[in-house]
Amino acid sequence: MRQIIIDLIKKTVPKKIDFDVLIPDDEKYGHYSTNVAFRLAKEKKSDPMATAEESKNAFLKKEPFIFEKIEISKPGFINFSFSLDFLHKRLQEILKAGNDFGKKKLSKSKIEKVQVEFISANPTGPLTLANGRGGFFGDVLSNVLQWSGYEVEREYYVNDTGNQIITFGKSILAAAGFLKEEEEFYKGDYIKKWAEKNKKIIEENKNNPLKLGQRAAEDFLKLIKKAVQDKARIRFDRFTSEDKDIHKKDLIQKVLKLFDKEGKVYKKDGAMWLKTTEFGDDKDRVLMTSDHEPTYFLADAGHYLETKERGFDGKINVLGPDHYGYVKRIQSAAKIIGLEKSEVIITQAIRLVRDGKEAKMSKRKGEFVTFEDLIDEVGEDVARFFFLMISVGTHMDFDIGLAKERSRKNPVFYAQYAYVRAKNILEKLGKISKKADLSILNTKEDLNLILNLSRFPEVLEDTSKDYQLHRLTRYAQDLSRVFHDFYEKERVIGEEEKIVNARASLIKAAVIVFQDLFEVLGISAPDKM
RNA sequence: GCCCUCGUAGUUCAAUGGAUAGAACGAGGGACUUCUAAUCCCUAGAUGUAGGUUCGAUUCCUACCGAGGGUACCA
Repeated sequence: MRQIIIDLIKKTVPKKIDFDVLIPDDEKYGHYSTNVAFRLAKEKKSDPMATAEESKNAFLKKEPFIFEKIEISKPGFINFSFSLDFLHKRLQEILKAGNDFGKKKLSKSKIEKVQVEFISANPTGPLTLANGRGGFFGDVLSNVLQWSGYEVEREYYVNDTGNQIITFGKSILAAAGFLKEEEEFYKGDYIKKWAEKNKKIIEENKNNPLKLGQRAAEDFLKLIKKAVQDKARIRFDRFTSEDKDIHKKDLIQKVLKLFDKEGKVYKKDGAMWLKTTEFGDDKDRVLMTSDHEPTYFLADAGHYLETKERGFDGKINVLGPDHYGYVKRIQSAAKIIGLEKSEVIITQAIRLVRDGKEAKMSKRKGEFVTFEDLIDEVGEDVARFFFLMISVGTHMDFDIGLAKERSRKNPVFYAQYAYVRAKNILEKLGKISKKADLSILNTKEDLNLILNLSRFPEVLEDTSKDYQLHRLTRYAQDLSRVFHDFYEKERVIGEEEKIVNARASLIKAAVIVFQDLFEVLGISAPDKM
């Protein structure tokens, strides 16, 4: 829809002119609006209003039929309003496409393989709220990319070896009384509980904290999988093991060799370094310590090489805020490896607030509300919507009491209720005539609903480009508002037959879009509430 | 110290450099004999501070103030 206007403008202005087409705040400014006249006027050093007038005439000459009107408003905007006929055709398209509406189909040669890595929390305890934020984000981003024609793999990278796991093993030994507690050890009830249940395993491995840590990590990974897949309905295609898939498949040596061949490696103070400063990092980074141990960074580079070798064109890595300092170096590695389109998304921190006061969260100290707790408290749909409503770049204050209180009056129910209302009408009507005359849909509410339903593919497309997933939840709220408004003002059942038929088609289209939207967001589409 | 992110109604959040800064919750007032009132309608209420860039700034630049994070041969 918007694309039609963009194409029209592109046909009439010089190529280098940059412009925007957006939806105006006020309906008096039409369905879409462009600022192209400002840009043209600057180029030609003329008056924006006069330029707008010229452009308007050029547009009308090229496309005399699809617009009801094109208007100029100060200080130089050009506002487009579609014709009734055009809107009715759009409605027809939704009905024709059915639940494929919004799905982009690309020819085989154009399909790109993208891996989305997210959560990837160490299996050393339950998931935090921040993990949940990244989890929902990665899940829905993957959906959006799939709808936009990408081939997507959803990956959870499991750090199941190295210092972190050794510390974890030691923490368990400390909890069982074999070692003295230390500052960096993991604490918390979940460690103690595991230690109590697994006394025999601890006894057997008391001199091998790595093995013990790995053994416990297996158990915690199972719990994580359960929480993520069953409770949160976050889907993964692959759980990649750092130990089995990277270390034991010699990817460490392989990536080291590749870095060396590219001339990016040097030795200093007995350690091996990668020249990440060539890619804008503050300092070069260690790949292999002077004790000949590979760093976590080197293992990660090996992981990126694995992804590249498995045929991916791109990778999107969703990380928590404690990884800020990590972005430059991993992007450096991606560049050397040749993994094009490598992107790192940092989700901002969540501050847990309780009764208006900040509550510190720490996994190591065992003081936190887990992701699972939250889902148990407010439900999966609410938790999901709640996180997705907010840009990942924003620091988020999370008050669990408030979340619980508001879960009964939550925007997700607002959207689901709109869907229920639509379904209910269709159910009451029974069979729907396919030969409805859509041209009689001409009230403000009819047209506004058609307009907003038609926007769905644009919302998806924009989101697949800039990853601003909260656009989807905003759209869900906007669309629901428009539907509720329609429902309040226009009736279906009891009207004369041709109105019933036309409105039933419109509602059918609404049901389609709501179903599509809920599927992308991963929330349920209830028949009754 | 240096680097990054963030600062918007009472609260939680929106606004690819655009028009009168939008919602939701909370507050106040109204609307059900109707396809589900988990809804709709009305009212009050905000860009941290000081400059700069331009037709136009919440958005870009500089300084300051405040919050969080990073700054290891840890992960």
